[in-house]
Amino acid sequence: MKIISWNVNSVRARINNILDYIKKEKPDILLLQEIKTQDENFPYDNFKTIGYTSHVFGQKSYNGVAIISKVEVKNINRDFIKDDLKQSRIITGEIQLQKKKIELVNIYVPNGNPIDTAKYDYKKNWLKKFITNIKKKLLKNSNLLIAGDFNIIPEKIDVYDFKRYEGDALGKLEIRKKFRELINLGFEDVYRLKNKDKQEYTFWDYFASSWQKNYGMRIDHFLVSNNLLENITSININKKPRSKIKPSDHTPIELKIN
DNA sequence: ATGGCTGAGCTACTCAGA
Repeated sequence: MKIISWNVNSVRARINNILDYIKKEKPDILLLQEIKTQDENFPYDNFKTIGYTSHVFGQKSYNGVAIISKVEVKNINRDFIKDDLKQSRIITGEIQLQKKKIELVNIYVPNGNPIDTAKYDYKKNWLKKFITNIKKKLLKNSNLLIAGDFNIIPEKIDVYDFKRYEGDALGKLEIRKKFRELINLGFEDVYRLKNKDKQEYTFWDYFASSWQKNYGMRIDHFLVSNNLLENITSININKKPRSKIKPSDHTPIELKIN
């Protein structure tokens, strides 16, 4: 089974790029973040035409996540954490993989910049609540797959110039510790597990020729619970979509699980 | 490099992103 996570930075502005990508990569499940639209304007029909069902948790203008799937996804939940600002940032659902019932958790973590504002506190509190609820969920189901845009640079190797980001909401130690805390509940950062010393990114800014200069960062992740590790066959960051016309500033990360 | 570039909502300009 192929599961892909992609922050598309507007599903409507990106629809042709996304459809081309699906036709080429044929994911079973596509987890989208930053769809930037409310449910009623989501392009359900475009996905339906090529055989996919859309489960959407939208929001006008900002945020928004969705699960696009060829396989059955049960028990869709849009209330995984209590979000004080009522932002649409998590959608979860269950899939069946042989004997295992897997809980998929698709997230778009708040950015948190600038750090001396309420936005940073919102990110910290959001992550705190998220970790608490993941801990609870693990007690009920040991097969958890968390994917999405974490807005966290886990380690120095995960950004082109760490010094520029160690005071930033994406690279601050306090935030990176939250990522470690999550891992320590019993997860693996699959990309880093399979690529010990490789320096690859999932995001490049639109400005200052960041893409051309490879000034990027790895902030989109797949975390799998230890119980699912034996099922993972590969993980790949696919840079091609970032080089297209009208690209998202993020590129997809592709996981194979059997 | 606290800038510059893109999208949404709206239809001039702000907000948000990372």
